[in-house]
Amino acid sequence: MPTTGPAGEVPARCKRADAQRNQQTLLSAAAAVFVDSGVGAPIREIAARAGVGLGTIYRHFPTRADLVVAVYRHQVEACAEAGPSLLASADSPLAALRQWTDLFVDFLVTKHGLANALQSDSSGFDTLHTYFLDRLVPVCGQLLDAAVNAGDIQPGTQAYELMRGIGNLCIGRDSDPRYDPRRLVRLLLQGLQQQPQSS
Amino acid sequence: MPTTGPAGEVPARCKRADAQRNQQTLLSAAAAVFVDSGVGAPIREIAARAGVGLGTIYRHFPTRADLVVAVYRHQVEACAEAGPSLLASADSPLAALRQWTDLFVDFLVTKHGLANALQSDSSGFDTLHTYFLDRLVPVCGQLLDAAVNAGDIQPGTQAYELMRGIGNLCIGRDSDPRYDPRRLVRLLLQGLQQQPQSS
DNA sequence: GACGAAGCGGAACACTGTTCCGTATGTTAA
DNA sequence: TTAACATACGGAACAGTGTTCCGCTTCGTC
Repeated sequence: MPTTGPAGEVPARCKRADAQRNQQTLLSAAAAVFVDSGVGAPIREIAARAGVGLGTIYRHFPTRADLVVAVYRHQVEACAEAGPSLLASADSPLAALRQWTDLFVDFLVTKHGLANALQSDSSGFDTLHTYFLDRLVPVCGQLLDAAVNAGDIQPGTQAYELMRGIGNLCIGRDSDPRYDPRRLVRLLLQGLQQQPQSS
Repeated sequence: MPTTGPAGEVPARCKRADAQRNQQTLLSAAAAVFVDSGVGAPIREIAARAGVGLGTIYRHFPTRADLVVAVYRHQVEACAEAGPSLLASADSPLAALRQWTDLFVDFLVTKHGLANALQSDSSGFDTLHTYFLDRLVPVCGQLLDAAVNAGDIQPGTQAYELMRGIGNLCIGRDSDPRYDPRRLVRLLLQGLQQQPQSS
């Protein structure tokens, strides 16, 4: 019964039953731990929660980043797919861009430390950085282009830069009332609308 | 000969001569290592460069953050003092704000990983976060208020939030041509000028 | 049931930051 | 000058990471 879901979603047949079971267990455990202790939680904590050894976790997910990607794959996909549909449904390309960034920001701020991990230059989080950007930059680019063509915003801003900027703005201790990433992202988008002023 | 420099700047007399010497050696070594390997370099590397033991480094600087603060104290002070003088010399409060953020951004991007460390939620970098913000937020607030009063920008943005936003935008691998923090900070400030648009 | 391969567990390694204490050194008083 | 003491030093040792490795177990198959 070879289901035909999106590539990479299916738990990979041709594997032993216990391996498939463990992979699922690990994903659930990781998701739970990420909620409790943030994305930066020790691998050992996830292994313990799942009731498996360290070797097991590393065989299924060669690095932390692979695990994080696997856990959030669905949500990233949803965000990517929301781009074109928002462009079709929203009042204007600019409105679509705004709504889409809201989606993206919501996603980032609800995962403790995910935005941090996305930019972290040390440890092997490169996979994470790469996956997010590869998947979402084209979507963002499409929205950006549409808004430029509609005359809603000034040209000259690259999707990659904008995405990383937004991601960076979402970094920080959760729930500090004095720092609301959403406000700053809104400001950034407003800056995009503005015609350059020399004053 | 009790010199009367700014508080905390003088290497603290009433200490043994070798202690004072070591403190200076450590500051130099740390500065050099930070340039080579970034602010996140292992303590042991700094100790080795300075030719001292680990105990010594920890007696002088109880935590990494204290060492970083000590190394960059002068530059932070300079940045803080530039605020009022720019306000006096620039063409407008907005221009002063722009020039001041340029100064701040330059400072951050030239120190590998400093912006990262500033926001890092783990390890004891709280001291760092606190020092930078305590020292610079009032200055930024003054510039912001002046710009609001002059009608240059819309009110409603807090200095703390803006500072952290700018700091966050400066996070990232150095010298990625696709990501220029300066462009995004400029956009953010442009957003500050913009009157809110409902479109 | 027996066999081989796939998978598992966790000890062990490498690398962090940090603490602690025996030893060495500067300073001061005799 | 030298004796005595407080101060400061060095680095071994501890605790907590991520990651690797290999002997043993379990699954799937014949």
